[in-house]
Amino acid sequence: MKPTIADVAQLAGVSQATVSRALRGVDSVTPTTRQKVLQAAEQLHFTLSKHASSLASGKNMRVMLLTSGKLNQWFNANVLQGIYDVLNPAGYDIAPSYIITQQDAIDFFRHLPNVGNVDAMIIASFQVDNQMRAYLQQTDIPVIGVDIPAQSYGNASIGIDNVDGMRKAVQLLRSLGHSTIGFVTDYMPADMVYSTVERAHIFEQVAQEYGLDQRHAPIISLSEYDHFTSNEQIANELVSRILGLEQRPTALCVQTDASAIAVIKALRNQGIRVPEDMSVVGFDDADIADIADLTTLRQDPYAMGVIAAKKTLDLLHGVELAHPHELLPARIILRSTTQLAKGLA
Amino acid sequence: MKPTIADVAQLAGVSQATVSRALRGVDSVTPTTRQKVLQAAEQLHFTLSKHASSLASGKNMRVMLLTSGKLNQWFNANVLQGIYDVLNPAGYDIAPSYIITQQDAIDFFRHLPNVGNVDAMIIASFQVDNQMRAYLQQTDIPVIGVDIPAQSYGNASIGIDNVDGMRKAVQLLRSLGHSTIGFVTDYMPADMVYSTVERAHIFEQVAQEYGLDQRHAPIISLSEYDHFTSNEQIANELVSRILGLEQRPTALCVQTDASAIAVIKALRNQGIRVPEDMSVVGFDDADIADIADLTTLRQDPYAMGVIAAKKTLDLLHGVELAHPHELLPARIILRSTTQLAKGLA
DNA sequence: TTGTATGCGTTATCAA
DNA sequence: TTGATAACGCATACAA
Repeated sequence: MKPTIADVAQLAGVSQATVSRALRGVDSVTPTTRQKVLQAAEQLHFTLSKHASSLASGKNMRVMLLTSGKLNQWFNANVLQGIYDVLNPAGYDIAPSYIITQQDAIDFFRHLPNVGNVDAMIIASFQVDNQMRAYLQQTDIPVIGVDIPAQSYGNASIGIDNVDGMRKAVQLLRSLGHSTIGFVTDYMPADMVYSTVERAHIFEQVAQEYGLDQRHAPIISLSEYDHFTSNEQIANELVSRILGLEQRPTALCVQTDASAIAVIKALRNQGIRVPEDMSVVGFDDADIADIADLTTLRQDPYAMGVIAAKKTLDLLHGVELAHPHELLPARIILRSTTQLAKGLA
Repeated sequence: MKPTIADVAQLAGVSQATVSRALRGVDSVTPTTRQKVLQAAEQLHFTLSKHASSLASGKNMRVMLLTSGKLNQWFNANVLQGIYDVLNPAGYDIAPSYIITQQDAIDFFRHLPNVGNVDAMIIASFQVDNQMRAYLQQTDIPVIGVDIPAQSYGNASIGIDNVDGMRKAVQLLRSLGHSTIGFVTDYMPADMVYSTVERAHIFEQVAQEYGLDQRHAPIISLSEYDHFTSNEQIANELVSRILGLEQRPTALCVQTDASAIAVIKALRNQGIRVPEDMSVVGFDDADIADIADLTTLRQDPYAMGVIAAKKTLDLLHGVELAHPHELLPARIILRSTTQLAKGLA
């Protein structure tokens, strides 16, 4: 049978309350009694029951991480790691959870599983719509956003400055002499909740700033009705659309590194050299970007996780956040998939 | 204030016990009363408190995942995802945790954090030594291993057949005409607990089987005393040792994909072409292997996570496992870093 | 500083 | 099938 606090109390010759105090290190306990208790606990291999503690104290000592997209994705796994590294030392458990479609989200929030069993909720990479916002606002625990487009949402948030990042990307390509720049979107079902879809809108806006009209800043995407079996097929289809444009771009911004790499491969298969004939920049700087030697906009999901967790801790401890909503600057990583536009070399 | 089961009972006009029964779906409850309860619960946005449930029932409904190495690593993140996908629908939470060094492990098991607060423990990629084994055996909850070399450990385990895999790798290279094959180890501090270190031993054994003496099957590794600041430096150092061998290998097995890719880069920097002058095979088939077009031995950590979780569930439900310890067959993925030995083309 | 006693929200035992 | 009621293991007023 697992020992309880009562067993320790008996062995140490003190009351249960004293054991509780000694073990948690709060409240004042005489060094000698503390020692007795600690010894007794050690001897019995005793550990406090989190469930009982939580029930008694009203604190769950758990925070939920809700990601859009699976936990094994580069971004999410790194956010998790960052959160873990600051929350675990503080005594908090992490309850990871994920959602993919809008329907998932609705089901999730309708049943509010766990909510009520966690002290805070960190949500990552969501495209928060009004319905979700409404649900989220119902809950009385702190909600911290990571990479949430509508940065104004929730009690706190951390993201990267996507607009600034996009400006850097477009500016780079412009200064390399590219006058027609395409934006290639990921293929994703209509009801996805990923926040990366925001990037296409931002591109449109930034392209305008840089004097590119719609014809010189085409957006290449797949209709949601199309169905493809492989990433390769998707990339091939995208490339065929790019090649079909009357005003063919000489540079491409691609929504994610993974897509960018697939597109580059498809491009090369058609004899379009990268970067000689076409410059390509990706987004994220995941591991694969380094391997593929891809110019990209760096995101640091681990750092975001760390910051989000720190904000969470502050919120939980009731400290006022000086800057609840923060944006990390974007950084462009120059590698070998971008080059001066043809004729300018 | 959060509603309790009592509030629901009052609203539904039944007793707390009935609410509890109706909500959990166990025990027999009249359809009509169940409806009343469900409606009342919905109306109040009521959710059972996991902590209270656990305390009363003695079941934690939580399983711990303990990985060696961070949670954002390809292997671990995929195991987590696999575990989540089967345990979450079954109503279990996952408590992820990780350990890097032997010291971490000792600290962890000494204080048994969480153990006693989880119903089972899944440990991944560990090099389980006697000390750890002793600690592990003390605990009375099921322990399920994922990719644990000493497959005989624990209540159940799932891994890949590393010996079979190594045979496939060596056989491939042998049949391509390579008569000197090196094994390149990862650089890792002496007190790491990763299970991949086992691979070097297996290579030695398999090389012998294929008639390669020590001179024709050199193991290239860095001493634990060396310190390097970057993976690039490590790869360069390894390559310099390879080139310094009297009997230079024409093929290499590298402990992990990441190392293999770094080594290939370092090799190419020295004018050694891959695969023309040197064939290279990696281990894992992580995302990066595909990008780098690396021949490698595939591991499927997601599948392992799924299987481990299913075994966990069985164990938790008290069902006897027909085959507690399973080994998945290894599969070699042929890509473009291997080729016929020179002169045989 | 320490001990006593109550309550946290649920499950489970026992009657009804 | 349903309703009381006693645990479950701990934290925390309150008293001493």
